[in-house]
Amino acid sequence: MTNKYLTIYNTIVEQIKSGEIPPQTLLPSENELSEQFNTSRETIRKALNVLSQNGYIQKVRGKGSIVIDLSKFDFPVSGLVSFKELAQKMGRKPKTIVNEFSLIKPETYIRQQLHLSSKDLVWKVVRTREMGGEKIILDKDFLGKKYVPHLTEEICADSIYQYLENDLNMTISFARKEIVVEEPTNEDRTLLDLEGFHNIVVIKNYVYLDDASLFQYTESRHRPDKFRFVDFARRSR
Amino acid sequence: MTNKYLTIYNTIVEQIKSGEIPPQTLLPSENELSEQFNTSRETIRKALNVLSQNGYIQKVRGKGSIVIDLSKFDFPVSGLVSFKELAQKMGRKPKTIVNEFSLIKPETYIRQQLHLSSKDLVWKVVRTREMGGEKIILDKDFLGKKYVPHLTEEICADSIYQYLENDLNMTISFARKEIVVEEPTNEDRTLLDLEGFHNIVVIKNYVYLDDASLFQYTESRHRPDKFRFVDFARRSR
DNA sequence: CAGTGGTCTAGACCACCGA
DNA sequence: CGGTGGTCTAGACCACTGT
Repeated sequence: MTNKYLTIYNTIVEQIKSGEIPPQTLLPSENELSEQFNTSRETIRKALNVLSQNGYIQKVRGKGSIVIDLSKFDFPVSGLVSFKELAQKMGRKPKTIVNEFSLIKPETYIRQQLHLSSKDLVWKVVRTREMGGEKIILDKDFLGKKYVPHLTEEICADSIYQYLENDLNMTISFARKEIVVEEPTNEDRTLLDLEGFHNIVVIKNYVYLDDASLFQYTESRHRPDKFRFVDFARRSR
Repeated sequence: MTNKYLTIYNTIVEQIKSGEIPPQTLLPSENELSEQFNTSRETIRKALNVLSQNGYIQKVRGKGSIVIDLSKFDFPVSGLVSFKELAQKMGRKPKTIVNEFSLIKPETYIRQQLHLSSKDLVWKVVRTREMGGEKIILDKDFLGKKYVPHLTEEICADSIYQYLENDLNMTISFARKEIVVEEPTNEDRTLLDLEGFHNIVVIKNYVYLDDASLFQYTESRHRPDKFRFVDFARRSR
């Protein structure tokens, strides 16, 4: 048995996606819904808040909850989408090449990013992502050894995250992303198919565990023509 | 008199920012806080949820709420930041030049983006943003006339949003942003100081009113060296 | 005015964590 | 085991919307 408010959320999502509740119409009022689902109004409100956060509805005081038209978007409505994730959704598995795999004494920049002491060692993993025969993304990962004692090249060729979550039972809880555009380095030019491109899109990722400790710093360097990022933002008030 | 849970949120934010509650420490428990603030636990929980959403704390079941170390970030922790907004925070007002201001029959692309019929007219506004003597950002706005009956060049030179919110009493409620990198058009080259840059960062903005109607489409075209985007993402589960 | 969503309460039970 | 956060309840009052 799962959450009550999440099951309510899911059934309403289905009703919206199936067209049972058309866009631009009002949802039943919170009081009606609490009767329909045989629950309290605060529980309904939790479900509606999740719907609102995920861009399905817009709540208006004194009027009701309006269903937003999602069908107009060819790309995902909310959240964080890179080309890699998108390609995976489209069923095309990116090929991964491990260019570098080592345990190093981190340079100052990385050490600062990961808040480490000068004695801590760090796994450095550099991987190329290939898609449709072209090397498009360069991923550089730095993981503190004190969080991940063991790591192999085979794991990196597969999926580091899968290993951490399934085998080590670690829980990634949140991340801070920074997107900037830089000029390509020599490394970028060597490892990627950059042809005539003069810029590279860099996503800097600071990944935290669920005890709020920063354990990984990642740079994902994308060829600009294959990059897309979608965000859904509610107004601050 | 404002909200109780928001005032609690604000006082805790101050305590975190001032260092009164250091990073990596636990907040008082929800029961303690409800006594301290003389309120119910659910109200405290609302305040803590906002803190969590904004990246100040991380809640862990069975343990407590951990304060996240923000001081390591030289840029804003959460939310959507373009160079323009950032420069404004730093007290430097960008100079605005209105290059084009007209009421047009929209081309197909714009009409589709705004979900308009072929009879609807649209305000088209093209503006250059100058900072430190350089033309860095090109903003192209398209607003449905049925939402904004009157508009002048003077308003555009100042701030469209201010006019909409203060004078017309409209409420912008949410937006969907898409970030892509493109090659500069001739218009970009003419109106911006692009020097040797071969790419341009385009933020496509779909802006909604609080009745969930799409009323504005905006393209903000940034010179890549002056662009930065920061995002704070919680894991979906 | 009646109906809507926004806030707040006091209490209950549960799942999880650490000692 | 006691303490933590996660969920849920039934009821109350308020601010806002439309008619």
